[in-house]
Amino acid sequence: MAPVPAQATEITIGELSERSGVPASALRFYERKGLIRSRRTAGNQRRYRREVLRQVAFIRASHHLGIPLSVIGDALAKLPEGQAPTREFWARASECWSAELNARIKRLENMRDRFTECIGCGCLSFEQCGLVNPGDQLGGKRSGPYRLFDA
Amino acid sequence: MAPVPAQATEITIGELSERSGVPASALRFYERKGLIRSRRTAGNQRRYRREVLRQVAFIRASHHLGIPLSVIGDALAKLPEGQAPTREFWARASECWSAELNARIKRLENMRDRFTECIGCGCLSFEQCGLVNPGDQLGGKRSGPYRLFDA
DNA sequence: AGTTGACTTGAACCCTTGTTCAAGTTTGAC
DNA sequence: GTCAAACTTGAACAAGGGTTCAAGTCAACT
Repeated sequence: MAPVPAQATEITIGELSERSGVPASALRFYERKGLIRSRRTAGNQRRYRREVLRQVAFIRASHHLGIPLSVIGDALAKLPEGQAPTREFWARASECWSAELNARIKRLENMRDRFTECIGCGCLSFEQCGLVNPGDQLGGKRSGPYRLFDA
Repeated sequence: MAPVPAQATEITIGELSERSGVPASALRFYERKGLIRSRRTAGNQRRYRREVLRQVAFIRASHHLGIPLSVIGDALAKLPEGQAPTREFWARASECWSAELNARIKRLENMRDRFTECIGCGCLSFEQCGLVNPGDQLGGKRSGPYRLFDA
């Protein structure tokens, strides 16, 4: 039979994968990116503390919200060494994430409204239309804006 | 001096790039992807019709909304050969894009609400928390869910 | 005709979030 | 001690949306 440590306090990557539903490849990837950590056995295999299960849950939940792994990593880095996220931690992170979500929703609503306006005016000017050129990336040296439609 | 066709009805890639604020590399990329088209000179250089300026505006505006280039391409493919987008075209596309935006906004709002709930309950179960496991990807063979927090 | 800036190409590279593969090693139950 | 399952690694690939580079060609002005 295969090695299945019965009551160990540490878990293998296979067990973590099975319990979390996250493929082992993704777990290794998270580890490479510094999101989770493991101890190594004498034979160089990973052993995870049980807290990591909660960390992975946090990673997945945050990721499903569209938070980039790098940002999730920054948040997790603030945890004390190898600790599971406490309720306080979760609450603090949740504020950031909620703010993020709200900002994203607002941005989309803005764009939708601007878009609707643009349909009305039919401009799509490279210089003046915030939709075409949101960051004002154009220097603004050219003659005049022009219209999208001949009509 | 460099070649700058004074009053030509066709424009070079450099001119298109300058007028649109879109790097030439991106314009070539769009062309490879079939979003825009060009005639070639005897010397194999691109020459664009002026309509393409409006098409590029349309591409950028749509892209800033988060519409993938492939979808924008599908929309543009419905234009009659080398035509600039008409008001009708714009109106039709706008319906699609608006629907897209509204769907995205709703999805974000749903997630935000679920997230807020989750903060309240502190569960983050791999099996039951829609936030951790939105697609119900886990088979559901394991014992019980557990809590994220020790508290 | 010469100069020089603008143009051409394909290939390689960037980021993100992973998956898949091959080849070899460890672990643990029997 | 044996055996198979589980583990290890690095590299290559994916998609999306491009950028940058090298090496060479073209176009326009003088």
